[in-house]
Amino acid sequence: MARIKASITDLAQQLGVSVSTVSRALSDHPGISDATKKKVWKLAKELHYQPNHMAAGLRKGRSNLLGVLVPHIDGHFFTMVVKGIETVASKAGYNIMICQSNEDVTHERKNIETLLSAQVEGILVSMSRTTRDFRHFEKVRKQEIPLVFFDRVLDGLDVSAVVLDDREGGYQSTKHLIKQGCRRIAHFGGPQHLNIYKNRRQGYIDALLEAGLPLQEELIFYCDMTLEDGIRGMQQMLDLPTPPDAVFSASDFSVVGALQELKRRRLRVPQDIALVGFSNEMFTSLTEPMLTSVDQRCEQMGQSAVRLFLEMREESSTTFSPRRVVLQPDLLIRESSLLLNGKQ
Amino acid sequence: MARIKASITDLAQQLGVSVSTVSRALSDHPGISDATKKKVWKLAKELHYQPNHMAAGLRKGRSNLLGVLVPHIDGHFFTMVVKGIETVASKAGYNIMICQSNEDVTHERKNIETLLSAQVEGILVSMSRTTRDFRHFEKVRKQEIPLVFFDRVLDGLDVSAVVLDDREGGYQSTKHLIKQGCRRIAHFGGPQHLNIYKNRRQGYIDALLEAGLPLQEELIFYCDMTLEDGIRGMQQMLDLPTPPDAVFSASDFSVVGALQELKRRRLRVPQDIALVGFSNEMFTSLTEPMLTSVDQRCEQMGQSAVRLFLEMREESSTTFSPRRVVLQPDLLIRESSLLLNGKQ
DNA sequence: GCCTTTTGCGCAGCCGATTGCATAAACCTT
DNA sequence: AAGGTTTATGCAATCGGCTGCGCAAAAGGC
Repeated sequence: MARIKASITDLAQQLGVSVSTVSRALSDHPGISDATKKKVWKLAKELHYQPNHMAAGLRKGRSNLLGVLVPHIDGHFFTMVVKGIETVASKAGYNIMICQSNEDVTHERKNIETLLSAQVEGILVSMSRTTRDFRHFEKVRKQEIPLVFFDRVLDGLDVSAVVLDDREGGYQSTKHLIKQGCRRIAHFGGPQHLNIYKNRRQGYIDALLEAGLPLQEELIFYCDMTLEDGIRGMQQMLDLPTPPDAVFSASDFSVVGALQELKRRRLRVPQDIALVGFSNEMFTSLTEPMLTSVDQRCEQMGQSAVRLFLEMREESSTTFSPRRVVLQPDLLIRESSLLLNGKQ
Repeated sequence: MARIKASITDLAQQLGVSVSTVSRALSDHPGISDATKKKVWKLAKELHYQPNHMAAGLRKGRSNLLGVLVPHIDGHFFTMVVKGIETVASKAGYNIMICQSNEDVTHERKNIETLLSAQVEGILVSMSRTTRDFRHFEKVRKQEIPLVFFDRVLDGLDVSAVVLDDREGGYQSTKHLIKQGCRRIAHFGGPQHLNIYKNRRQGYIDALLEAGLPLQEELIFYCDMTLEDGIRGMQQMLDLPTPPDAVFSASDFSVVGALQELKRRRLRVPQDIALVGFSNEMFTSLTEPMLTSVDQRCEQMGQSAVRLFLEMREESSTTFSPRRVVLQPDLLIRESSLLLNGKQ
């Protein structure tokens, strides 16, 4: 009643013992008698005592905070990753602090500052689309705070990261289309400075070459992977002298755009043009036809990222060498690419 | 080099001034000479000085932390709300800490504890589906920490909240169907102890009665609003002696289920059965036909929740009387319910 | 019954930043 | 030149909890 929040000092005063005794009693220290402990616990409950994490953290030099920095949290992918992160982190006793960069480096830099001053013990980050240098991350390293990238990583950077084998995803998707009999396969690709889009494209190329098919630049459309981009890309492809017979898009959003454009022109999917997307967004199994897509193991990615952080925390930062976890993609074949009646 | 992280004390020592001077210089206090300030700022930059929020927070009795507790963060709705929260909160200088209750009271209770000991300055919460009492929230109130509910609120509780006018959403949806000529309108409803589902159902009833249509219990299907539930609900309705000519579902997921079942039976939407969902999920404009749905103003809901928190923070908790913000829904009419060619 | 060991608890400093008050130097004022 | 201001800085307490060390009382040993 006297105070809104009871502190350890209040408990000590009311019980006529020292604060150290209360502190130790609360943490079940062996050097405190059971009788005293019970007294303390009882009063703590009565006063609704709430330990002050900031005070404890200050003293112990810990915060139990894990920073998460993502481009945005709408959409399926990052949401699920964050879910995975939250689950594992909270089991390990960590709270997570989430920031969105909104795909903007400036924002990203500010967010890093924020996380650092909040004394997070580690940072899990997926870079914004506009990030092209690493300077703001150097600061994190200098303070020896574990830094784990996931999904989007700057190329050639010696950092710990959890990524999908995007090349394999692109490879499998394209190979699958080839097996279905497609011979002129187009590709909708994203910004190539991002590892994910570069690798998906690489997988596409590898599969083509392996099958002895020509790599034609006119069949590759680069964009920002929105639904509208997909429409534009499809229009561009259909206006070619010889349109493609399939599209492998590095994103589900643009493949939906493609689908809409195809429907508008009364072309059939997959008979006229087969489609494969990437990310296994919720809606891929709701369109008509349902869209073949590559599952990115989002939740697992989040979980792995936290585990990697936990490992780094254990080892002294000097002995720790950056580690990379590569998750295998999962091609989910649905109607939009199924031309034969056999199973793939 | 000496220390990983430079503290205010390190700065003071290296400059040969006192810590208070450094502290004041850093916060641009008027009583410090420009020369000193510049020296301090310069060294701070060199040493990559990072203010310790925990220490400052401890001293000032503030944390700049805002707790957010949601049932889950997958799915469109909560994600967008969180996005709205993050945007406004970070503008007001707050960081957000997110917890998921996973639709489980026990988890929810633990999360509340966590948030409280992290010293959050306020809590924004949307209750889990299994929450039926209020005890764990009482503790938050006792500590005079602003508590704002959003979307899901326990009925009859005198708390601040931001909600959608769900009744109005249900009413408009149903009225729209009636205008389209539907006369036997079914309803898929969720757990009735949750305000949102109860109100959507009430709107449905109000619209029926207003139009002089009978309220028939056989046309109401209660479930957990999953896609599978929607399939089951639709089956049940179609097996009635006289099936309905429309369905108003309190969730987009179950309406998609209904759509799938209708397609399986080769029934036409909206000609045979018109459909209206709720939430304006991303996928509603990707199905075929596109689904009419009610937009919940998710992002605005998050923003309003933060604003309400900010107001509460200003007023002393004794003078503050719980306030309620009611957002108006937005019926988005798409193909699945458009029977006339006129505009609604 | 004296000495040693164990048990239980308190003292006091500390984590890093903030802030009211005191102090010293410099600057005016008349 | 003495007194009054202004300006710039330092001292020290404080927030709440943690912890090494010390001390006293109780328990055990012979």
